[in-house]
Amino acid sequence: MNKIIVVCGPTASGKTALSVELAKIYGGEIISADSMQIYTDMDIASAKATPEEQQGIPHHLMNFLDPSESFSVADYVRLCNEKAREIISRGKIPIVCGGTGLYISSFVDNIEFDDSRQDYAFREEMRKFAEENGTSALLEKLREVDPETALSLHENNVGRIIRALEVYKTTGHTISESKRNSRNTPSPYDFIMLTLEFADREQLKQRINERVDRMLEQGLLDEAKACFEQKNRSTAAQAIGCKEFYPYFRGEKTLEECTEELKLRTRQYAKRQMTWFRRDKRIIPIVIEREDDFSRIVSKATSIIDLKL
RNA sequence: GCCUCUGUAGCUCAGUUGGUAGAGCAGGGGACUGAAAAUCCCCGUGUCGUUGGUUCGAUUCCGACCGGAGGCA
Repeated sequence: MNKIIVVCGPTASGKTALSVELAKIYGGEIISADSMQIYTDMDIASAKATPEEQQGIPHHLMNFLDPSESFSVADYVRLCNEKAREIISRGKIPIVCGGTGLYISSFVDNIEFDDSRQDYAFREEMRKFAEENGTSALLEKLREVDPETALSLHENNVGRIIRALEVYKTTGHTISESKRNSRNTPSPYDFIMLTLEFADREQLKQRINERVDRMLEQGLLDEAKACFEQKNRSTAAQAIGCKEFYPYFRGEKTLEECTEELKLRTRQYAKRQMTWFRRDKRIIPIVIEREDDFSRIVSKATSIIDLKL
């Protein structure tokens, strides 16, 4: 079975450098697993590997979509499969590297998505319904068609409730059925999954703060300004590193306040990522100690990979 | 120097007609199948500034002291 290496971990943990190093060692090419790096802008905010950082290693699924376009996990899994096949046919090993847990697990589990559509008018209608009748009435609506999913969702999670209703409306079957049918075919690949973990959480916090400061020096503000002025951003509008500066552009907050907010939001995001990766027992943690330098981290990773290759 | 206000969770502040206290934010944990850098759930003991007094009992009332803010000089 063909092997695929996966490098995940929270933001600012050093995934990019590690994956490039591994690609050099094992003859790999990198597939980004990042919901923001797919876009053609936000180079700094999404921390795309610069040409120097890429060191000649090909990077895929990065920088190919206009920020006005929306994107979804289903799109990602399809494209990722294409890229993996292509890389393997070249005799190289795919290295999936990124922090978007949903994208990674959906690819690894070879999730088959159903034929549901996105119905924005319906979403809007449901949102209005929830506003007028309350979120518990909305959840009740779902309970009538899909009690199983209704049970697993909290009434405040309006977005998920609406999606479940949308699936039912556009396909006639429930999202719980879709979920059951989504795992019929296991992935044709053998995955070696690694996650970067910090023995000392404070160290990650420091790395995040330093990186935000560095981004600012590299011109993050200009990038954010461009996002601010482009109104038709879709999925891209959620990116951390742009929206946090909007209050500053509107004159509502100081630059310092917005920078602090950005650091905070990044930390909270990192925490959510850690929760995601911790849950998946197939992912082997590489625990970074305070005194570990880059070569030490690389050797921790290769010693795990060598056992599995 | 005098007067007034103020000192409660890491931060901003509620509150207890005297029976040792609770919100928001931060922080921690968790969920996650087509917007996922999103969305959502769960978790609150802290010498109630210090020290005397009154009281069965004080964080709450009274005094002094020590911080902080303002006013008058």
